[in-house]
Amino acid sequence: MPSPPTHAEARTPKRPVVRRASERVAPKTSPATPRPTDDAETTSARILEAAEELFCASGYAAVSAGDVARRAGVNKALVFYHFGNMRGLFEAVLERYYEAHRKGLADALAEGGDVRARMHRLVDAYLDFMSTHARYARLVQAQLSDAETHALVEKSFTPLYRFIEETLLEVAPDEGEAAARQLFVTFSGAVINWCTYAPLLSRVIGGEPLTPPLLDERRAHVRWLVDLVLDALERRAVAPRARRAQPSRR
Amino acid sequence: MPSPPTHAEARTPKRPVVRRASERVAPKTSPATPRPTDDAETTSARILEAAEELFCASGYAAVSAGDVARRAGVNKALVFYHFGNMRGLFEAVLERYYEAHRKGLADALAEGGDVRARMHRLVDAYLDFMSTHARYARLVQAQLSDAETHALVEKSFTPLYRFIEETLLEVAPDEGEAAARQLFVTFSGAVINWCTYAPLLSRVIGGEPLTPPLLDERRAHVRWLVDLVLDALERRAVAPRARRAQPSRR
DNA sequence: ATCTCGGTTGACCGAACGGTCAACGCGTCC
DNA sequence: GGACGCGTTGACCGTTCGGTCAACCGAGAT
Repeated sequence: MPSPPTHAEARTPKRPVVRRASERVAPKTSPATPRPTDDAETTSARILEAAEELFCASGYAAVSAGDVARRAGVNKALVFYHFGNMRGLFEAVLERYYEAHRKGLADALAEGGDVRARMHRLVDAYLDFMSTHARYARLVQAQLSDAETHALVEKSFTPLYRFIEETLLEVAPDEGEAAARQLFVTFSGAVINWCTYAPLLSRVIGGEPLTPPLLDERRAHVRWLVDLVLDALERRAVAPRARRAQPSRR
Repeated sequence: MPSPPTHAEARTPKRPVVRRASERVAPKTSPATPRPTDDAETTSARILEAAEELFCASGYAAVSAGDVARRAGVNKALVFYHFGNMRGLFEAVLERYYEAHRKGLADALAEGGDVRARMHRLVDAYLDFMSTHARYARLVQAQLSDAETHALVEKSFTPLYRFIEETLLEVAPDEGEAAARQLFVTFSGAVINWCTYAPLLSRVIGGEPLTPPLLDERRAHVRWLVDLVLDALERRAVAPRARRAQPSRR
């Protein structure tokens, strides 16, 4: 029995303990070039990168281990040696993006300033991340029906929600959680959908949503929307017009 | 060669020319006979329904023909007999939803009224449809990376976009298309994401987004957002207020 | 020099895949 | 009665799937 290294216990639990995937991204000369041995990039990083591209392009269920191995230029068995099974590989890809996501937003969430400045910084950083990682966003959306993926993705959304909740409670403390959760979905959707629906949008509206002219237009729009909402919340807070909740016509 | 009915020419191209799925009543002979062989539902309808459930639950690539046949309680070969191949089955499911989508919004798009009333009616109807067809919305989002699906889905979005474009140009004619396309994504995202992200949202916020208490809250929020935006647009179009008297739009 | 051990390989497995095929039951029309 | 054609069936095809296995390799440690 050859005893697969760390995956003996990785098969039953969930975390396959991905090897160091950092260092430099490396040139990645050509796909599927038969590298002599592991130089610069470690093998698992090559697999991870190939899997990332394929998952984002076609979705989890449509990618086979053979595809990943071919793209990475390694033997198929290595995929299972390093990541246990396909699910482990998928979660490793998600985990890697989670890290990029967290880092991309860390600054925007940490710095101070007044409510407006913080919100602007957040939507800016969020739009930056999503527009440069649109394929990842699409991958997550593609897994929205899969309950097993929710726990992984929840980690990315909760801090965002907490931030918006705290920030909005500051400017409109008597609105309660309702305004926070509603605006969280509205704002995050305003950013995310522009990026995930980009290939479809380009057919409906003219131009490419993820390239400068339209991307800047989107940024300006979301900022305008944030201002609009904050103005309304402040106005409502200053003039305590208690009854405003319109109880929907139906 | 037994010559599959209409799919002989469907093998080489891509569109499998789905059989008419709308003719539930007997074709032309024996109009009053209560379906001699197949009871109640015709076989292709059973397949279509099973496929719909499975596709929505797991995504296109994760569903096999055997799964569909087993769920529908029919022989696997019938899937290919009626729909040519898996892609044809998938497109038939999409087409069926497109019909429901179109019908669900037809009234809201057709009736008149002022801009505010029309927009309120639209977002109401859109939220109604999406909240009751959240799985379909998720299925479409899951196929967002697939270029071949875009053409099918585009049909649903374009009339919606045109409606918003026309309506907004009425209240803010000097904003151009920019405002229209930006607000189209913002509003549609505000409705769609609440429904597609529901399983994930229920983990971040408390409660179920698609059941009455929170769904009504969402409806009120989107209506509030529409009002906020329309107010801002009207305010911005102060100078050329000449066009006030209900210009005949259609 | 031998042993160990993590990384690597190609061959291999059973299952499941999408799709096909010949045959059949049965109602319809000549 | 007989030919016909549609819907249906179970067996079947070649391919690919996720995953396993024994063997192998080169570098350190002894």
